[in-house]
Amino acid sequence: MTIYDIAKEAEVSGSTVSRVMNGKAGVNRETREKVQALLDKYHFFANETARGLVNQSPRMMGILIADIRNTHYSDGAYLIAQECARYGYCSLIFNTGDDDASKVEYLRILSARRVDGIAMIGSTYQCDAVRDAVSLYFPDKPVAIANGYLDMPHAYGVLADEESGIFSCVKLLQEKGKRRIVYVTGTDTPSNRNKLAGYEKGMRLLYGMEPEVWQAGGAGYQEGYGTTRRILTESKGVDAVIYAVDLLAAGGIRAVLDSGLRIPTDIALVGVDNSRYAYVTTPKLTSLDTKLSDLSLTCARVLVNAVSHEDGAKRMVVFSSIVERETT
Amino acid sequence: MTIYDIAKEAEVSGSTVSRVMNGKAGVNRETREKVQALLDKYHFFANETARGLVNQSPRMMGILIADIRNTHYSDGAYLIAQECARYGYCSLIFNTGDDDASKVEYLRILSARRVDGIAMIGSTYQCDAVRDAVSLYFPDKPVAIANGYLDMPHAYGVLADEESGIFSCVKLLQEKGKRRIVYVTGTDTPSNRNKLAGYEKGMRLLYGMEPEVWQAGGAGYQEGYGTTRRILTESKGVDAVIYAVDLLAAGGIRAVLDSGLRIPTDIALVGVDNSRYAYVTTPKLTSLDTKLSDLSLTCARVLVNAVSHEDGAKRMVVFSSIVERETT
DNA sequence: TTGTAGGCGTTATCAG
DNA sequence: CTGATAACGCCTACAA
Repeated sequence: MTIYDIAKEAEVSGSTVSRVMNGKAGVNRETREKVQALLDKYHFFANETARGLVNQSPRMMGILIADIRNTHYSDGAYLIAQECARYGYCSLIFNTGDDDASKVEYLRILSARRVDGIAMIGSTYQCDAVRDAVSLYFPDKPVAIANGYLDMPHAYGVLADEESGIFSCVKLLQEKGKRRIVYVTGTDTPSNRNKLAGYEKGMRLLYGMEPEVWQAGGAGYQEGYGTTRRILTESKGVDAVIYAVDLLAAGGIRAVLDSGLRIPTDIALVGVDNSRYAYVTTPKLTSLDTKLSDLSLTCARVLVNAVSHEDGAKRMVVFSSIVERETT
Repeated sequence: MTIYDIAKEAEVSGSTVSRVMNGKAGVNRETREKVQALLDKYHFFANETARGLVNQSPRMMGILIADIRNTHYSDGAYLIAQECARYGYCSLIFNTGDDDASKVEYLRILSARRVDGIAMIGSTYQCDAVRDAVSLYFPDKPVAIANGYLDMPHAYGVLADEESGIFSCVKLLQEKGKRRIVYVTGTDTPSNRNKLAGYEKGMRLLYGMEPEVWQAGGAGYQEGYGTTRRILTESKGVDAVIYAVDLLAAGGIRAVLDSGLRIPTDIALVGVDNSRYAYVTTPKLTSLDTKLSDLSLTCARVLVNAVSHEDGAKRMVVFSSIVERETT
């Protein structure tokens, strides 16, 4: 069914139906009611594909995310999609993984769909491959990144102050009387490099010690468990561990427990993200809340504004805070 | 840029460019190469909105999900989106929540976009409101439900055998020597009613006892914690608890621990879904794996098949299995 | 207030 | 093998 079927039955032209559907003025009261009655009768709604074509805008945003199964990211995707929906935009969500080739490929697909704007969630999108693909496929459409930044005229970045956030974690542990803090890294992303920098700075400035960094070789529970067991046996005098993400820390908690040590007396643990894992573990995990929710929401607003040509700050930061629970 | 810009520069017609882009036969080798060179030069890809219009198919699926932040669902959404992507379909993912009005509204939006098919994740979509909306907005497009079923000619359901799954949980606990099992429900969905039925059947058939059901009034950690504390103080002789979902059980674990009881000696706990929460808790949670991954994957395949008019079974079930960990 | 005509960017049909 | 031409369904000048 099309507007013309409605038009025929209402004995008016297609333009009139279109006008009624879009609530435009200049339609006779009776005509409008007659048309509206038919619209209601058939539950007819205009074909958005056709509207997208003529309006040169599909009213659709693209959301790029490494993996929606990761709660940390799905929270962001949820908020951005909800916020965009409030303004009448649908969201095309793509799981790109971390490899450059597929990030670029999905940007291409989004450009073929001529989406109105793009949101990318995670610092993994702050890289040259994405930068190049954006300037190639989206030379002038707005692009917003949650926890990342690209220096382009139409790109907006909302960042977490991870470096100073982790620095405060080191400080907290120092105040708790901890003497030797070790750091466990996750995957290699700009975000994780910032966290690492915060830790290193903390060790040098606060402790005057050389940092001790362990590569987990992943960001899951198992990696956290395995790495922590290694730390416990191979490294002497460790009484605190900071993990790049909560799930690593969750594995760490179990490793410490299995070693018969007490938390936080013998060893204190800190995670990052303040995710749902943080309160499910026993003991509950102290975690740095990097405020991804605020980040995502801001990101969505910036994006929607940019799409409607209202300018805003190109780069902003959201401050993180430590949520203390039972592991410190 | 459009195909005509390419056509002009290549000194051919738009049709020829279209033919080259779609890899159709019947184009002179040299012409094809000339056009392809330009396509590459400008990184040009056809406007999918226009293609969608003329092809009467946007090559897009709609995915309805209550809340993508729930890992249980996001796993499903991920798998379905990936599988559809393999066949060239984008996915429009909507978080509908549990209320009927917004489920209907999102179905309307999807119908306005004329999506090729719909996947719904969760038994919450097995209800009259959705049934009516589907027959109204999608009288002939394929609809697949992961863990639900609607009796319509173009609807496909992939179900979990939750009832017998929970029944086996009761059996397992009986074999472990437990004498009094209590059940904690979650929200009111067809799926949760099936689980409850399995528990009730188990108690009557296996124990010859009346079931004892506690309403958690939610499906989160806090509700699990609170309800379990109440059970522990108000109900006598309970030595096993089955929870409708893992997160409730996670709260339950902590409640039992806080009461100074031992798991599983004094009290055994079982969750459902075998989610990531199940192995993050201490002790790790025994959980009924309802195979949502298999369910979703099957769902996606069924959907893609149906879209390409290849018929398949209308209703199938995936069998669940218990993953034993440390709480039984 | 209403209708006609043209165009949005493709694809498909049909001549040549 | 190639090019007009007419859809696809809608919106918007412009004209009446």
